[in-house]
Amino acid sequence: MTETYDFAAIEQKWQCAWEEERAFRAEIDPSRPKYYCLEMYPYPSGRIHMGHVRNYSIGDVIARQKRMAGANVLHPIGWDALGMPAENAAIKHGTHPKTWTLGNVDHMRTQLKRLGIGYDWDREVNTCLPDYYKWNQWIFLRMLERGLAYRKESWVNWCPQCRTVLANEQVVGGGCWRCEAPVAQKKMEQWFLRITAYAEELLAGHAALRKWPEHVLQMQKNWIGRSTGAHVRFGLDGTSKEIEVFTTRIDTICGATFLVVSAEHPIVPELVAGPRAQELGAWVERTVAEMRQRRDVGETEKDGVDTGRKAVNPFTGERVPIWLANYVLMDYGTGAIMGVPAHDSRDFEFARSYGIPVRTVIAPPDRAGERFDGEPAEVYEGPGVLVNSGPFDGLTSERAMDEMGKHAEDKGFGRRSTIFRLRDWGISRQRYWGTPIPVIYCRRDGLVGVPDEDLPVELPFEVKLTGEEGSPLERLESFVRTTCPKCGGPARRETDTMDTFVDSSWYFFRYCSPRETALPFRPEDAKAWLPVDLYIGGVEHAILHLIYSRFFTKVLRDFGLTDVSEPFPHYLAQGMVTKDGSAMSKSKGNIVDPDEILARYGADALRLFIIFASPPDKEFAWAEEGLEGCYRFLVRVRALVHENLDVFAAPEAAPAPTAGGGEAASRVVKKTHQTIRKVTEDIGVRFHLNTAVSSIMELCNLTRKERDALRETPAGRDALRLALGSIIRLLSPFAPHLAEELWQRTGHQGLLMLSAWPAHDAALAREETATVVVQVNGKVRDRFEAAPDLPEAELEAAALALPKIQAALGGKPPRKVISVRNKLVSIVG
RNA sequence: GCCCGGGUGGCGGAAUAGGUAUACGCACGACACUUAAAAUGUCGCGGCCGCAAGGCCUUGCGGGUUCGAGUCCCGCCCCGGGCACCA
Repeated sequence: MTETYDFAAIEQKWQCAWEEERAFRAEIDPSRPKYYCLEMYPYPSGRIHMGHVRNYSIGDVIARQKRMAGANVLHPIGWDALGMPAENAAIKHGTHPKTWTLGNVDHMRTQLKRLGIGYDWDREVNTCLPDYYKWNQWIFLRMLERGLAYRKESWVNWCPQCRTVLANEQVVGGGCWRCEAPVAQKKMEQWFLRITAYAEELLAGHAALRKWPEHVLQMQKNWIGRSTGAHVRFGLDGTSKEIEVFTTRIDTICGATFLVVSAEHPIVPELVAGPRAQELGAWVERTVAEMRQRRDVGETEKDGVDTGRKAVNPFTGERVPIWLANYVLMDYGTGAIMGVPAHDSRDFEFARSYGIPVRTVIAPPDRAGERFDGEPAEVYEGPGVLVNSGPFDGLTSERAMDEMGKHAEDKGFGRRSTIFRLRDWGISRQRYWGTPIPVIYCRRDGLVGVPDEDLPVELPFEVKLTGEEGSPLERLESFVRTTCPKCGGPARRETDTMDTFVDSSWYFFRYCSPRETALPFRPEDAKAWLPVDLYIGGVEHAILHLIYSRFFTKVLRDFGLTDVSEPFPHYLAQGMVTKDGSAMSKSKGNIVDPDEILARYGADALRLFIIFASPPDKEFAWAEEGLEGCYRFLVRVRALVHENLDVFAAPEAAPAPTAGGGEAASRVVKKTHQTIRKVTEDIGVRFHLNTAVSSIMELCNLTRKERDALRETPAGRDALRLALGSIIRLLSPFAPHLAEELWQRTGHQGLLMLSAWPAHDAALAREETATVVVQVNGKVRDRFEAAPDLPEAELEAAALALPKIQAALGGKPPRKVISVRNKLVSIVG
């Protein structure tokens, strides 16, 4: 068994001391630079897991270091407390969601405190309390006034057995995640937020997000999915009607040999009317059902029917058949496409299976000038030069897109346009444990927003949650029945609640003014703290939460509440915590409970280990032995300080050690200053927390090795004091409790966490010699010590004089020599 | 299929601007202390050859650029993630 120390007593002692002094409280102070360090707030599921420990340890290291380095740090925490798990727990165990949630919050708060994470608890926010969700409602109403919130009928996933709406994530393999019944599609009135109004800006804003991981920006970019192209209207032959298509390749339009209309397109009834109505209608009915089923499943075999109707290509006047098919989506573009089989692989596949003609209209650049009369053997999707396109022949694809777009505009049958894949955000949930949407329906006045003075619309506590019915609020007459704010007549409340992503889209503003009662937050507080300087959290939120938050910030800016457009200029995507090759999860049974580790090794060792074992943005594989090593390291540091407490008896004013105190002393002084420099940079600039810990370990190793020699001279004892004092301070963001204890034991007054971060002295950190490597023909043959910054010519001379180098050259003169100061001499023989 | 990451000892990982590959930690081995074990300490620890000095090889694979490549370029392989009929 490893030697031990009473970490439990030490940790408790300092957690109390910090709390008593409210040492983590943040107040606006214009005299210091602010630093807003934020970790994604947790869902209060019951217990802290290792992912939380990692997330909050990373944030705490940075927040503590910034604070010691002189920043005015805001480091808050709260609870993402609304949502399905509480409701499911209620159904399962019969506890009220509120009771369950608040109990979990209490427990998890205690756990976070036991980890020594330094939060400003005065700013704690809990989204399930009316003083928070009131402002969800307020923001919603402002959006409603501006047309950013609206209601429309849309398809939702519906579990017929549970009789409730399911989010897309709750549909597993086409079935309900709870009862496995096949999920149906149902058309319902739903509330939407008009995020698409900000699509362009959300994309353009990426330019300001230089400190985001590239792959996260890429994911968001794909999600937003901007496409430029053109809308073009084809005539419906024999009528005055038109079918509009969207295309990104208007340059290929003369190769359109058919048109495809989505089975869900509103024009379908007209297209199928006629002698074949029964046959076509049956196909449509079956296909629509299938398309809804596989909405989240992916690609399936292409299937279609020829309607017998024709469309007129406005560019050529050509009449082409109109098909219905299962591969054209209704909710992207116009729900109809032109089929250009020669230059689109999906159209090609479709045309091949139905014998539709394929006509080349783009010559690949390497085949310019050839004739393209017959059917091509394969599809060509790249750009090229137009052929078989009448007056547009000879244009490059790029020019043709422009000119044909203009042509369509001039003739009035189309326009150049940009569309997005991003959809408006459906926020309606037919659930209890969420923010009630503050809207009233009156027979006379229609849809009426709840007046601000009536906010919050509180969630009623008394409610039956059985899981068997639809929306629990809908069945609660006392909630539903109300009066119209306009006419005073009888009216009904909206019973949908909001998606919980609404709560998390602006909570970082609320931390700035957590008890504000007139607005969601005070603009001057937001001005003082935002943007968030560093946002840390799991990459699983790369798309939804991080886009919604960016959207909300822009909306709040347009409300005039903030002048910030991007809430998180720096996002650190934390890697997963895994064990035995997969993410820790209940179903895998590979969970390590932080409480258990805390009891055996203490918070400092756990924090140190989780930081040390891998860089923050990479996956972290749990391995108990490594934890043991970090614990031993702490024990060694403590022992080293305790054995040398006498060197701290020197007056505080003792001269700072300089070079010239003997071999050991100058080595240790130099290493100390180098370590301070490296740790400061690793935490504050590079965010490589694991290497910061390594370098502290190195300093500790050297100090231990030299301690006997150091103790023998006054200069040595000064060096020892410097090294130990620095180790304590450098360690304090990582292992704050032990560091505080040692700080006190070495005779310091006040809290270490509020004292100054050490500064390095560049002159003392400087190496007196540089190791110069000598390569011959690319291979290292020898090395020597040289004075720093020795000029290249002298390095060259010294290198060539080395016996091993002489031998390697075999007496012949070098053909070429390259020297780099302080680094190497490279000789070509 | 498309778009991102990533591949370095037995393991987690380091190498910040193309310049000493394998820092730090774990595991392992030898030794010291011990009646013994644990703990602790000291030393060793990429592979191959060699008594040694030393030599050769080594960052997924194959090429290339360069005095010099883990790092840059081209082509593959494997692993992880995201999107997935987006016209």
